[in-house]
Amino acid sequence: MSSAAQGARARARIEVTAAIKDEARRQLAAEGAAKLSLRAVARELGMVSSALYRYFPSRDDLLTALIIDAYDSLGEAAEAAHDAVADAAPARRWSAVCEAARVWALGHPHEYALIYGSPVPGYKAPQTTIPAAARVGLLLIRIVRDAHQGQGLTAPPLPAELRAEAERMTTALAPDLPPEVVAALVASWAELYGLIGFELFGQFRRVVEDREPFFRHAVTRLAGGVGLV
Amino acid sequence: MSSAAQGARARARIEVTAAIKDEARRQLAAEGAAKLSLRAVARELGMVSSALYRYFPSRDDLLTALIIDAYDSLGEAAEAAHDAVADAAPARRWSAVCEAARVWALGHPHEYALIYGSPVPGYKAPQTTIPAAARVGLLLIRIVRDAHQGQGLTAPPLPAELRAEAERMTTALAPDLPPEVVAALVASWAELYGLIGFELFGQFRRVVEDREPFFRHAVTRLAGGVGLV
DNA sequence: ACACATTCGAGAGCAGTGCTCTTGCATTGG
DNA sequence: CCAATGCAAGAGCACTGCTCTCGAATGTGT
Repeated sequence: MSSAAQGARARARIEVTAAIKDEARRQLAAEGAAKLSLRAVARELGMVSSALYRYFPSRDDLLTALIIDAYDSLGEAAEAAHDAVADAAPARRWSAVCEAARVWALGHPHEYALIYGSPVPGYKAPQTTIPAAARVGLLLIRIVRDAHQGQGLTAPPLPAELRAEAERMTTALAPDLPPEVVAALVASWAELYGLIGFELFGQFRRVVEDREPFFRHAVTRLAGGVGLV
Repeated sequence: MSSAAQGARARARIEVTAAIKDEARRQLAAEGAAKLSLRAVARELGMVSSALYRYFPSRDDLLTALIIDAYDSLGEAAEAAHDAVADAAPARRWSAVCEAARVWALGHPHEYALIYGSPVPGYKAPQTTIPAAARVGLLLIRIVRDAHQGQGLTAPPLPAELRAEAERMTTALAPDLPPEVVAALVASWAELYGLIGFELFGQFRRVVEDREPFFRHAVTRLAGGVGLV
């Protein structure tokens, strides 16, 4: 039952599985999710399409695997960028994470579209994607929590109608933060992907030309909105 | 050469074209863009698939028509919501537009995905979509411009690296506004769609539960960011 | 009013897709 | 060594977008 040397059979299986994912990722990056074809993957790997179903029961399952990988790849890039400035002020760490997410998205447009664009046809994200999908968000929470412990943060007061929900979110996400800050943080988290998506999907064409400084300024404003200076 | 009564042929043509778009929109709303099939549309209309190519040279052209319609539908909803509170304070008009966009998106998820989600395979939005796509943005600009003429707006100062680009954007979009406000406005515009997209595509699942008040608060914060009170 | 031109629907057909099922071979564990 | 299992292959089904050709209906110019 050890994981290594469990027989040539098992080793071949994980190798083939990896090869399929690699080739699929190649095609995804080259042509986009819509043009990812099981048959083309199989063809490129020198096998017949039906053989592929031994490894992934359906095209959607293959996509799910690629989605998780994409979340992890993005999360890893964000964490690496964060760790490189781990000792800087929280606002700088925040910006580093946001900029890393943008750079990753620009470098992996189709994979970004897969995870933050429109969901595929009748596709329903399985629970397994959740931990990978949460990595960037958790990183932002950590930064804000550190900042709060350092100096205490403030955010605009909550309207009465949001009070209860904000407190629920707070206990679920970061019990040691004020609810106003948590609400602002979650909103900023979503807004960040609005900025990235608009740039990536061409909505800024003929509107914003010099996009990097624009993005930097925008995420700095987002940081300010949750109380980071 | 008059547009009306230009012969039975021409009239039939625009009628069939409309019928195709209607049926396509039905299938789009029901199943999503990925499952929109020319053959299925033709089948439902009692014609053969090849006949459809007399009206739309390709599936992508049909999608383009639907995209423009979707932009217009969203723009119309936003403008109607705005006009209903046209005399209120700018901040209230801003919120009305944002909330109308959200409601439209929740009511037309697949059409929203078509215009603000990932672009389809090798699809490149033709110039023809631009005016329709700009409607909500122009509305927000109008609101902010009105507010500025009323009382003068302020936004956080620009970093030096963004100065030139912000001034370029200002002359292109709203020459009578300060560049800081224009930069904030464009960012807020993109961020709005981050909020909507996250809710629509399920990213808020198990994070934000009571989403309407959350959204209201978030767009109020966005309004504050461009100087609206 | 007649002849020419254009437009259109239908059908066949091509190349491709996801997916299923059966068949026979190779590897594996007892 | 032999039975059980894992696996690749092939054929096949029901689709897809798209092209081409062929008559028929509908226009238009003389």
